[in-house]
Amino acid sequence: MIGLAKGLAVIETFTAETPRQSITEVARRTGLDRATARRCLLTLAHHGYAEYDGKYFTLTPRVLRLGTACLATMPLPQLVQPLLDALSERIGQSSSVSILDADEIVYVARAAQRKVFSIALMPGSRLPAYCTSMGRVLLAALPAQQVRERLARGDLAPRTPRTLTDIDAIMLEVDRARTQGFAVIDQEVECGLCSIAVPVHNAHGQTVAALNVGVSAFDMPARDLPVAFLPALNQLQARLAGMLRCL
Amino acid sequence: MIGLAKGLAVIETFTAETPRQSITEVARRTGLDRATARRCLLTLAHHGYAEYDGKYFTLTPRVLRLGTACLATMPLPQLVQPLLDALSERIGQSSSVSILDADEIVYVARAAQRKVFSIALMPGSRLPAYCTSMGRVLLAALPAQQVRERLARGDLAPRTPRTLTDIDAIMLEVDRARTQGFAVIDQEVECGLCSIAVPVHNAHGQTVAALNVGVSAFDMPARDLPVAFLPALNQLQARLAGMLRCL
DNA sequence: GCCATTTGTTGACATATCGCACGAATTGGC
DNA sequence: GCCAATTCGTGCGATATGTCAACAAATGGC
Repeated sequence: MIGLAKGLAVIETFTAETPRQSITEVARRTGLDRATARRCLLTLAHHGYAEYDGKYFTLTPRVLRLGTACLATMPLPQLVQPLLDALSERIGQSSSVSILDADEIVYVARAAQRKVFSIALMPGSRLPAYCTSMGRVLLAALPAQQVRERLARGDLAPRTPRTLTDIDAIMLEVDRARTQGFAVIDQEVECGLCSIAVPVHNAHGQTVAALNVGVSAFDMPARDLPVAFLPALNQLQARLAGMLRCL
Repeated sequence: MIGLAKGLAVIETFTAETPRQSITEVARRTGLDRATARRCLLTLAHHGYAEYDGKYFTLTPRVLRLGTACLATMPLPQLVQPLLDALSERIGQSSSVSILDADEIVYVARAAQRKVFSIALMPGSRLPAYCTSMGRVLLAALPAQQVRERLARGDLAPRTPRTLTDIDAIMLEVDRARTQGFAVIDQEVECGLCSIAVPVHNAHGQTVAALNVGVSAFDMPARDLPVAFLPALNQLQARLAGMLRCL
């Protein structure tokens, strides 16, 4: 079933920077032969996943079905959304739940209170794990060796002047998250944004997700986050652990 | 490239009702041979799109990449989100933007003010077109014959006691949306929810999306929606038309 | 306007896939 | 614990696909 893998690779070459691609572009990006890329694209178009104007291909909303099928598959979003809403309203700040995929975190639920992020975060959105509070908490659940591998795979481009880019420095923070049971980020992913995250465990004690609160750095310095929000986060963490028993 | 199409069909069989499926289940749903379904699933697992515990397959968050690649592809969400936020705050109600995919509308942006929906709507969420205000506005942009075809394809199961299920009755409402320039829904998609939608045009005058406001039926009867919200909707509609000139 | 370069398309051959059928393993009922 | 009924895994032949190369068309520089 080699065709399937190639087709998926073709779909993944369409990004915000390259929404419209020619056959040759896709071939270059995937490493496929031009003829093969062409067949992939024509198949996608024939089945309604892409459109072709004779020169460029574009993905259609139909592709969203593939992803949302997966989101709908997860019981986590529906379970946590109301709890997240309540938490967010009580503390007056945005909170989110995410899971780990390779070297990225994927938002599965979010309750936005204010717009501190310049980018719009929503379920399905991705951020690199190495510079986010939820990412560090999720990485902390893995064996150290695997964390290094994942970090080495993704690029550690600094997103702000404060972003840690040295693998050893990040490993230290991940270790700290493991021993402390939470992680704090001070404007590493975006200037003016601090956040604190805790892991969410299932019945077996495995970390399956992370839960965080993000605040504006102007409202509160990063060092004050634990005293301000850890109690609320731990409370929700415990409730979620109870609910995830059935999974 | 028939393998690609089959693989995509396999992915789409995973829904909220069937998050974990065996080989035979997938084969039944797709109409594929068990051996073929097995190869598809193993390929998906091998490339990180699925997981296999020896008995059941589950999709992984990696699949979300396929969909979000498409969402990121569209400039529309980023363009409209801030405008939607402003509108929503000004009128104190939830507003959304969606596009048409076959017989469904797909949310691409949303600014939630209150929780009137029992289901969580977010970018990527889908609702049937025939019983939503945005759906009727989007259908109104198509030739009548094509509308009938799309309606006939999807099932017109009533979602509330007030849902229109007769094709001719729905066609009448679609026609009305076309001549009026807007559509109003009175608790057809969910009890207690009314909404009003207008089309969003690009530079060529083509309808590319729909914009709506949803309110609780207890706050305001459906017949009052036009006077209350049409001015604000039309204003945003005009601004969007101007912004979409570059597309 | 011409030539060099890149891109899109088509045909042929080697190869991997599909669907079928069969045996092994699992499940479920009694 | 046994038997019936599914379900799972796997060869095999026919078929369709991927790759490669050559050709046609388009692009772009000068």
